[in-house]
Amino acid sequence: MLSKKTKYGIKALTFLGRQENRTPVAIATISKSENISLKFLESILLTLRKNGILGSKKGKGGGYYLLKSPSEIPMTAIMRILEGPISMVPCVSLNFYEKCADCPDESACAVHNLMMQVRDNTLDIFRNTSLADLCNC
Amino acid sequence: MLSKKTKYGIKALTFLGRQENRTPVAIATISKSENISLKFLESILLTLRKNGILGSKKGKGGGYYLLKSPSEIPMTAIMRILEGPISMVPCVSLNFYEKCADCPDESACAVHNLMMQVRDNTLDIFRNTSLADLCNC
DNA sequence: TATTAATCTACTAAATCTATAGGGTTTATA
DNA sequence: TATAAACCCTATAGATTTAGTAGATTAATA
Repeated sequence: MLSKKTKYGIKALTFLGRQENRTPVAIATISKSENISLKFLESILLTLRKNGILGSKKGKGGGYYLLKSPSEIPMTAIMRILEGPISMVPCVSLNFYEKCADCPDESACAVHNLMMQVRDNTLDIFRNTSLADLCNC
Repeated sequence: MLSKKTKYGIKALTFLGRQENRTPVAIATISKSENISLKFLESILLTLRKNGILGSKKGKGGGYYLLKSPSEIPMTAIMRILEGPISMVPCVSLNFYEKCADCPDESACAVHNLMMQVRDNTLDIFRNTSLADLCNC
């Protein structure tokens, strides 16, 4: 299941992507428009900033803004920052790989092989979707 | 991320599916062979029994066995019993649907539409995979 | 320069979920 | 009747999620 963090993060990014210009938008503005708890959203936007997706401006008239155009931000990046691994098991993860403690032979593991398929399909969708696609819904 | 419950459950089912005859297999046997905590596995097999996947026999020589042939058990059933919804958000779930509290219009929600795609793809894989496919790895 | 409107930082906390562990009961078999 | 197995109930440590609280810092503006 997708965490609220990820869901809220995507909604906030979509909100920013729909903005005409790239002037800073206050957290409170997004929070009200998308029905997201202000302080929770604050921490989400902070991690998006620390991961190079958003820029921020402090002080009066400040806020958050996209650093790139929505079409240049793939969903793979957003998902990995907010939700973590795209795979359902660490042993098939590209970016967060971990060996299973209980599994002696990966290539003989039924779960491994099945989840590999799921990962490939999901990855394909996220790679071919950018923030721009989400903004046109 | 897939819970260990689901992972262990699938491994146990695969173990049972690879058995030649359908005589009961003791929990301890599966537990040792697949490196799964005995008591945890116990509760997992119990829910699989209560959901019509497994049968059990009590007493000496007892254990668990598949109620149907592996080819008749689709991964959709197994996943829904062990992991719950296949969708990443309740608002695109077929079997566990729930409306989002924060979202006024589903068809206009970027998250909704993206996750619909992911669900369709994942569902397609699970529908076309049975336990029998996992047993031949 | 004082005020105000923002982000930023750190701490706390409730609630839920996860992955077990323990122990007692019931049932079938040898 | 002894044994081996599922069954059932309870508890729990730890992690994660989803926030809330309090204040510090920064920048624009009147």
